[in-house]
Amino acid sequence: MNEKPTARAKLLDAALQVIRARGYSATSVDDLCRAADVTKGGFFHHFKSKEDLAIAAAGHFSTMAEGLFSTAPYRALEDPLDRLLGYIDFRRAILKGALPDFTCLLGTMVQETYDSHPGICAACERGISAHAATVEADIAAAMAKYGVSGPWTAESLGLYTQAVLQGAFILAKAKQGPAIAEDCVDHLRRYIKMIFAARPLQQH
Amino acid sequence: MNEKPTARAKLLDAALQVIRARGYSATSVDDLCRAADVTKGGFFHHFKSKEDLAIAAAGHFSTMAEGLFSTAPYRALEDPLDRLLGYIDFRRAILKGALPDFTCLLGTMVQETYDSHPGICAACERGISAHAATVEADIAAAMAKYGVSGPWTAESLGLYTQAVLQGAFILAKAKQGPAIAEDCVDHLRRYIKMIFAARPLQQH
DNA sequence: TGACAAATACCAACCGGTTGGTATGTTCAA
DNA sequence: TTGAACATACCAACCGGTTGGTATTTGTCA
Repeated sequence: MNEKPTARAKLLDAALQVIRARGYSATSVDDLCRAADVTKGGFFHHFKSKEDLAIAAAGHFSTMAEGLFSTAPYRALEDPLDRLLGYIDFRRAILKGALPDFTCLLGTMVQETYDSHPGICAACERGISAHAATVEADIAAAMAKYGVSGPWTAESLGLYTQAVLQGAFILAKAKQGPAIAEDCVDHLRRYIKMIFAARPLQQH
Repeated sequence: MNEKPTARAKLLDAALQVIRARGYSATSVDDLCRAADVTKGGFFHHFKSKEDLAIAAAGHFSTMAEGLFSTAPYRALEDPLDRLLGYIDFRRAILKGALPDFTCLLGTMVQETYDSHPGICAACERGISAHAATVEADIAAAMAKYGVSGPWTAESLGLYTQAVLQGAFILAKAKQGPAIAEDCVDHLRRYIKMIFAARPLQQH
């Protein structure tokens, strides 16, 4: 393992912060180099282009997120519905600090790149879907355990949780604070509780 | 009234399309001029800066949206809950065509500008909140009519509908199609139906 | 109504600074 | 001695914005 951070790691860490604050297009390679205290030569030694850095940053963000959620306390709960609600509560609890600290790099980048940078868009899609899949697993287990079903799938509900969070981030940015995002997560939690409180074959 | 479109109107219309596709930062003034078939001199005659154009475009987008929703058929329904569900159905129905045609300019721009362009951010916030307020009015009326209340407000539910839509757009961009957005709107509709089914005084 | 000045709308060429990217070293551990 | 990890200097294209100008519309008053 490396003791002191390499230029590559410093650039990836800086990218998470700077791109989440300013966006992909508005972040120049020089901005990144300045934030990471790396020269331009160092940048293009590790990444063949700015787009390449963005794709690597998306992967880095997903890896960090996986580490954060896989070791969170709620993961140890036995009941899958408890884990699902624990996930929601955890997402709400980490809405702290400045906006670039808790918003999602993937949702930020995909808005700017979906029509012009297929590689970045695909990397964002992979990260979002992979994370949604971990939520989907608990949803599917909870549906099986409590005999809940409806005209929706575990997959679509897992993705819905991510949509609510991404939308909550947008509103938090517009309103310059996390308060509205907390309200959104509360609505999401209420929906999930209602869905799993309903008996099978009740809804349409 | 003007027969042929003025340069200002052509630039605002072009801005809606181009910025929704490429984002604010990645859209150059030359891009806008090319798309609107206007010269750069014309651009800076009508707008004192690129930021000024973005603020005007946010207002233009809001005006267009207000026109679209205020004349939609569901607006004529008498029951406020029918109007609320009609709104949701309408939002689902207009998820057609290419992504830049149905996604939200305000949500796109606020992500890129919340930390660097206060004027654009504020314009986006105004547009989103103004639209949410029209939804909130029907929510409040439906709550009163059906005696529904809870640990949430009509305002927070109105904003939640917008968060779900904004998040649905992000997922649609990541997955390059509107299908997932339709699923998200379905979940939102189910939530609202469940909330208002909790205590029905009268129903049809 | 018509003459005419002022205001508005629009344009091509241009400007200094910044952009993503490259060419050519230098450092240092194996 | 080699090659990966950096650094310095540089570039052509592009960026937002300005310039000095012309065409068109509009307001005013004899």
